[in-house]
Amino acid sequence: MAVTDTAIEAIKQMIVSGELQPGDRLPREADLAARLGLSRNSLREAVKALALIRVLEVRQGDGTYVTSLDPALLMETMAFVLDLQQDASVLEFFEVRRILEPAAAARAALRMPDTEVTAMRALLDDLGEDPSADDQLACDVEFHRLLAIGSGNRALASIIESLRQPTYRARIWRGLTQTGAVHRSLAEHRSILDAIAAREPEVARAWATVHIAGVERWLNEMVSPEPAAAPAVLRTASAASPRPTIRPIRQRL
Amino acid sequence: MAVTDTAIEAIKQMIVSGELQPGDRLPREADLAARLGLSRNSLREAVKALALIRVLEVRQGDGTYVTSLDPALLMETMAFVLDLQQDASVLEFFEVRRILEPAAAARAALRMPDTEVTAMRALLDDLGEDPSADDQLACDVEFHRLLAIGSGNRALASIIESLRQPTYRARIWRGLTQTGAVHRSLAEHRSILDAIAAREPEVARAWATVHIAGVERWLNEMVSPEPAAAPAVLRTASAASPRPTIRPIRQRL
DNA sequence: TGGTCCGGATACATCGGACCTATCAGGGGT
DNA sequence: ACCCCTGATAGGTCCGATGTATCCGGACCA
Repeated sequence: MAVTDTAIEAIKQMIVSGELQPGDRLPREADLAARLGLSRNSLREAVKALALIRVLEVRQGDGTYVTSLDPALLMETMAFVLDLQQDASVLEFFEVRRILEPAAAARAALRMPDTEVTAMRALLDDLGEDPSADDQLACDVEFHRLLAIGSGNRALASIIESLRQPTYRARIWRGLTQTGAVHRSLAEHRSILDAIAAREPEVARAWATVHIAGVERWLNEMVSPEPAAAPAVLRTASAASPRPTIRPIRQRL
Repeated sequence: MAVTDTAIEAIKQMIVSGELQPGDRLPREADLAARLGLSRNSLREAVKALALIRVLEVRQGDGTYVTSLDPALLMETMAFVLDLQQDASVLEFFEVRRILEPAAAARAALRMPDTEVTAMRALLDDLGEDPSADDQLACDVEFHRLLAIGSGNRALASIIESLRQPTYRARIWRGLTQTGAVHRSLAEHRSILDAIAAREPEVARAWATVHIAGVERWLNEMVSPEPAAAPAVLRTASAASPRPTIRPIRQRL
């Protein structure tokens, strides 16, 4: 393995092993380079790479720190990747969301504490009658975030959060072009929450599916604007089906 | 913005604008550094960062290339990030797998080409009567890989692949301690494949759920070895709910 | 003719050191 | 008690040199 890659792995292990905790400061570049047995230049390449994916944060004149490692931070990496994705692949991300979010909603119906349910209700109520586009978006993001966390599964929550990032832009788009969608989306949020409050996992799952599928359908029509012969949910399948030979997943590191 | 960050953004824009297409080769480091007006060292930091997230691929003695930018490739970054999620226990990862793999199996029943089904059948048949532990494991990994790809959704497939990494060790464990599990696992693989061949998505989904839940149940008993009062699928929910108890099994490799 | 081997050209890999710049902690003046 | 200046410190950038993997074309041989 290359020296720089070794350094990346070494720093990663220092974090995983607990030697470096979130917020901790790394040894200065010169010292860490000496400890790892490589030059400062090579170490800097490793640090830069880890900084790009928000694992490290460098502050000139101060030092290099481990970030909070919060999923919200790490998912920013996905935003970077988003810019490089074609429209067609966005549909694939959406389909995964259509799998995960209903599952999260169903679990939230079983596991979310009553206090959290109340908090989510307040979130929706606070939005008022005629919210601005920004408020609407902020509320939507927060609603889905709380819903994901409410599943009681942090891994599930952070994956959903990561996937929301790539579809973020599409949602903004949607809010601007489809005015009616604003109210419908809000109503669907309430329906999901009602089902959770009633501890009805299957109802929550169904409403979540409807909610995601609505956005997905709209996006689908944007990408391939021919008249729909089949429901959007099915058309996604056929769109992904021909599937130009999957490239082998390359070696990591 | 720092010089290196400028370089990252510049390269990204070269890709977004189409100047650099997937598979294209970048100018040599010295030339690109001159063109961007920075030193080779700084450029190398930028290239290293983009290589870590699988946007670029560097080949010593050859050159630096833009990757396929395939969603599956880009999502590998998630596996890296997932390793750093120390709070999430293995059980939580397993639960996500229990959501995704059945969904992938159901989609494979609808979308996987007959030729692929045949290939998977051959994979299982080639294993013979009394396979070694290594062969068993290799077959298991490959089966799930093909199943995920068979879903026709590259993003879904790569997320499943990412999730398998953290649970890899657990599977080895299982193979060594539970001899009976080997044959049962193989039989379940056949059942899943039969359902796909019959184009029965719900049956495929059910068998995949059973398959994952089996491993999950075993793992669950390893962690909290009290006698089971409820089915494993339900106990997982309650076990994950209080949620601090389980010591996360960190570290891959 | 076809295949093999070898060396030069090329491009990335790594290093050590020099110098610039941002930040922070103290000391001293008001 | 407050503000400003300054030195120590840590990252930011650059240069030049050398190591190493890869590719390619020509010499060589069956």
